[in-house]
Amino acid sequence: MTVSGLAEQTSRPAALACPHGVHEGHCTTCPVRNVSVCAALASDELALLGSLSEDVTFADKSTLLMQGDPANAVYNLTEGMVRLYRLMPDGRRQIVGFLLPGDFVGLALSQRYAFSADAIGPVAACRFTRASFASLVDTKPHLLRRLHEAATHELTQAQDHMVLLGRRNAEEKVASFLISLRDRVVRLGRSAITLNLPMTRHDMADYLGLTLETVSRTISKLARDHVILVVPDGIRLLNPARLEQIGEG
Amino acid sequence: MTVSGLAEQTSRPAALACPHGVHEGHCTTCPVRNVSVCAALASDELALLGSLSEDVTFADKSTLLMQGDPANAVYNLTEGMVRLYRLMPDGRRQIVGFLLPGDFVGLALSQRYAFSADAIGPVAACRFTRASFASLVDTKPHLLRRLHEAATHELTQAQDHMVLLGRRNAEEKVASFLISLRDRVVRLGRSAITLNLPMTRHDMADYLGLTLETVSRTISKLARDHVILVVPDGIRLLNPARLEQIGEG
DNA sequence: CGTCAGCTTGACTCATCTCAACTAGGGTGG
DNA sequence: CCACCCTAGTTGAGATGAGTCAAGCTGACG
Repeated sequence: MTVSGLAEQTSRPAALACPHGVHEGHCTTCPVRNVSVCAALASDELALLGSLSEDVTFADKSTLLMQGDPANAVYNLTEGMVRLYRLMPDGRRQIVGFLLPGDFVGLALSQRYAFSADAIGPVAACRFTRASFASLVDTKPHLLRRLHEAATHELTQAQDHMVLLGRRNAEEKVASFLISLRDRVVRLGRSAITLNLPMTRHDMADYLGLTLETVSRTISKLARDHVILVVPDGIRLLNPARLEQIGEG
Repeated sequence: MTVSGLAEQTSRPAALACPHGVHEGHCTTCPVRNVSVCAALASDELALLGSLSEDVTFADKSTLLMQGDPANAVYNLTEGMVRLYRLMPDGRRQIVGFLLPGDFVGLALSQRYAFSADAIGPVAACRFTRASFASLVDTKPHLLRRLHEAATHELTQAQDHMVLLGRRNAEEKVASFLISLRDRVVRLGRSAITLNLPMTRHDMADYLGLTLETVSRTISKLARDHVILVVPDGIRLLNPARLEQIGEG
């Protein structure tokens, strides 16, 4: 547990990692500029942010960070998907969240990471050292406020997920997972009818507190009922209203 | 859902609600002075805090606040225990946390409460209006930082609880619930061997994602195995090490 | 073309839930 | 003071949703 996953990251010139401009200005042209914590900042502050951050990429299945490691960096995801999870000593895994572009990792500002994170497919992110990000936060009170808003929003989501894990059955779990993933994707301005699912059934199972077989069977049942259609690497929502209904309000 | 639980609260003179001094100075003599968010503040600031807050009490089973209601107040619990929970439309309940003295309710600073809260036994708390607390936070950056720390700590606890709900069996759930409650009580400087359990089996079940019968059976089994001893209104920890072992690391 | 990871499906098991009966303690009103 | 009721808890017997184990399918990739 002492080897940091950071070793696996590929740090590279901005021209390669970020297709949106030269390094110094990358924040102003960031694809997640308006959905992220950074939206709190004015454009002169963004230039400062750009000078403090670095664009990095991660290969499929590579580790961004590991639970228990010193929290040396914080990340803002710009492309791809990341799973956050905890492992029990005997290997049981609970995925506590999937990150989408715009999501922030490490906003705890704490000494050590509380979970592990790795890439599902290729990932691009914006990286800050903890020290530089912490000192930035010290000088920008509205950034701290934004961070706190993000944290409380996550807390609300965490409570939603506790309801799901503790009180919903398999079909409700899968349905509300699909609906809430769709809602997040829509908020990013992407397609609402065909949902990309880059994670495995096993990942979904470890997120929903099920086994992969139960996830598979439940998806098959929803498809049999014409609520969804299984397509390569994802599903199509044939009857989103029904799916919402199954997932409860 | 529109009637605020605040109607049930008993607001009273500080001399009655707070045994520790006159109203103006109640924060400096507060029993949770050092375990709470308020520990971030200097003594002159505490005087200000005292002038903004009000001591209130709640009767057993009374409601402090309800999910969806406008978040008009924030509370700092000073005595007793509170359950936080969400209800599903069909009445299923998930308790997302139990509050102990020193715990803060409503640190989201958001428009509406994300959960309901009610008293388990008699409760005393320190009440701020949302507006006055928000403006206080605006003028005290280290209070915001403290709030953010508290929020991220809660987030970590929430993730722990997701592991429990998603990946632990009944015996592990009950064992780790008892251990973590003991740890919190110890941090408040109270007894470690006899644990008071003012909540019902039903409450425990709704916290652990079980039924009350399963909780009862599991407690009976732990008692049969001489790991705990059931006493009126609580349990005695006969073999805490074994209990920790069952609850996993 | 063989291998392998991911997915699906079937048959069976079992942990937890459901339904139900019974006990204990506390409060209340006749 | 006792009879009654009500809430909380315990325990048993049986039902069931999800887990386990196992087989087979598919597509990607070397």
